[in-house]
Amino acid sequence: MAGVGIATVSRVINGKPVTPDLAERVTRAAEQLGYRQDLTASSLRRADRRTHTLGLVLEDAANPFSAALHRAVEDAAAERGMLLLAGSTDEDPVRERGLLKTFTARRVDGLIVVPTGQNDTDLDAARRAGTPVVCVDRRTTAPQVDTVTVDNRAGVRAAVKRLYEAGHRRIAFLGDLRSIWTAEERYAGFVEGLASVGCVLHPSLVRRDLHGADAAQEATRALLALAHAPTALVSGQNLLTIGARMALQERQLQRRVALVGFDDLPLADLLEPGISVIAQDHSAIGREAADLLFDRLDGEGGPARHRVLPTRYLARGSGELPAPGR
Amino acid sequence: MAGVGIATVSRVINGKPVTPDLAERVTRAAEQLGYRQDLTASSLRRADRRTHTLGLVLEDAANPFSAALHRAVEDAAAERGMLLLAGSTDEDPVRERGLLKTFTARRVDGLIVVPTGQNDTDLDAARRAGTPVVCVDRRTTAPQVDTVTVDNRAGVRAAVKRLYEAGHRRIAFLGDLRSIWTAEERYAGFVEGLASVGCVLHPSLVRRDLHGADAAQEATRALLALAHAPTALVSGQNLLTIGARMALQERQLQRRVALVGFDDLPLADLLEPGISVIAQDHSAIGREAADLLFDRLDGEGGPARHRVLPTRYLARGSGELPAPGR
DNA sequence: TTGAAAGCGTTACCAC
DNA sequence: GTGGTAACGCTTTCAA
Repeated sequence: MAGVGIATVSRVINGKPVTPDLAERVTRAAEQLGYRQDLTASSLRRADRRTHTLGLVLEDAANPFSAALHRAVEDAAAERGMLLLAGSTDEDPVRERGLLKTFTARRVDGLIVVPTGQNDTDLDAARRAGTPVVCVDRRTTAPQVDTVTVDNRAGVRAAVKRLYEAGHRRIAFLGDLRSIWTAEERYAGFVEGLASVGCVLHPSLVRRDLHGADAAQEATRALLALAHAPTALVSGQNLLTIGARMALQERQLQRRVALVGFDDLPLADLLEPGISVIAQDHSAIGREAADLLFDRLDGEGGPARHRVLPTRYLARGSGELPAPGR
Repeated sequence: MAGVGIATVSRVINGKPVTPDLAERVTRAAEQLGYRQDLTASSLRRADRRTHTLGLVLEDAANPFSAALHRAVEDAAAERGMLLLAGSTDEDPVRERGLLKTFTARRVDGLIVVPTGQNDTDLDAARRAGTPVVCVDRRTTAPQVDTVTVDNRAGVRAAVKRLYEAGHRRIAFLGDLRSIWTAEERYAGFVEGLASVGCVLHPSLVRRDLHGADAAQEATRALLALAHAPTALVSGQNLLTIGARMALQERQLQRRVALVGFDDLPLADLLEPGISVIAQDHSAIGREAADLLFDRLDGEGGPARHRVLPTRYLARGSGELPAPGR
């Protein structure tokens, strides 16, 4: 319709140098025909075969942590003109494998994954097939895969120490599924923290493999019903913290039993007392993951890099409650 | 490598009837070569040209409402083997236009959009170009675009009535950007609610065009400093509710000034008093939007359909505080 | 600077 | 049932 070769159209669309007159004619024709470039066909033929798409594998898109991560990665991706394909695993390795499979089948340029931890071979397979992979929030055994995590152990260790110094001797721990790397790390930090101050670890005060607020609420109820109930609670995850607080509040114990949670919650500072947390910088985590991935896309070929970001303790009251009789 | 024609390979990959012996050879070769189907090339050649991808345009992926919507749509999409491409507009029509453009350029099969409201022509353009569009949370003037919204007016009206019946006569309203459809609707509900009980609308108690918690906090401070301060607050959005509550709490007024917020918040029931809200069912909204879209993908060609879902009032205390002197 | 033609990985069609 | 071949919409190469 513009009376030019198809190659010239391609040049105009891609902003390559073309005689103004021809360019004008092409633009006009495109407008008139309602022409829209087909990016999928484009990337199929392009030399670099880039789709300008990133795959993001989350635990659950509805979870505040995942949501914040999603946004941070999205912003970093947007700066490079890339888009995000996202999906949730619900900690199910089967779903994770499925997502990994369709993402790579769609030829995403790279993957940012919160791994379930039971699928490391698939992560490795994706990388070997040419799709760089960055793991976020959790380490992985897959070789040559970059990771971004926070210093879970140090965060929990410090919190335990604070509780001990406030007089607590019976400190309980609520942990997520043991298959989750962070759950293990945070528990390890709990154990290390107790050891470092010479405090006894009461096995009856450790409740792990809890998933979701309801499980934590029930576990906390059981803890509070013990003959020697804990005077302080350390919760290893977002939703567990909510469940623990619910159990405390239904017994009006939120001002008597200390609580420290891992990962911040919206509104946590408006509760009375506010929930003290070991906070992580979601934006920084997402940004760092994206940067590591972009490095790989830019040709960086070295060994796996592991970034460990610090946590920050936010004292809001619940973690500063003294042990009774002190 | 399998010693068969390329067409047979295609048949095996797509699970079409093939002599078992040949299929076996193809499968083996594919395994050995690490072959992975290229879905982008596949959809380019396929008769229906489907990419099995949906575009999701959100206000902000980090926002709890968006996150819940994302997950609900994802689940519905997964049932049909579809994946989600998601992006945030931050209420910026320029970003919305950009997202719409790249999504359609990538040939998504359909779009689910929380429209900024300043870009309806682009929504219409996408639809005319053959990409069905469903708007969520907000109505749009774009023709032939299905919508899923909640009955914002009825929700706010009922809440205002309750406050009036609890003795409140000076009821304030905090509203989001007026460009946002829901902000207008909720304000309209506020006005209607006051009118229905014959209560005076004090213009000084109306603060609109507030965006984000900080703006709401500041506005609430100003309201509380008035000579005739409000005895009750109605907040028209998530983050505004948080800001309002922060302002109340910094003056220790959370038990004296009533507060009702639109849209639920995690932890809202653990505050003291709990925040009463006009809740919407995020999952139902997302599911409904996806279903409308799938209908269109299945060939439904009728006029625009507008689903309106009900809201639910959750009494938690803050909205049940009586007016002083009552 | 331009256009013709090849080809990206796949599926659809049509003979065998 | 199978294989050769054309074609999807595009970019790249190469000769003009």
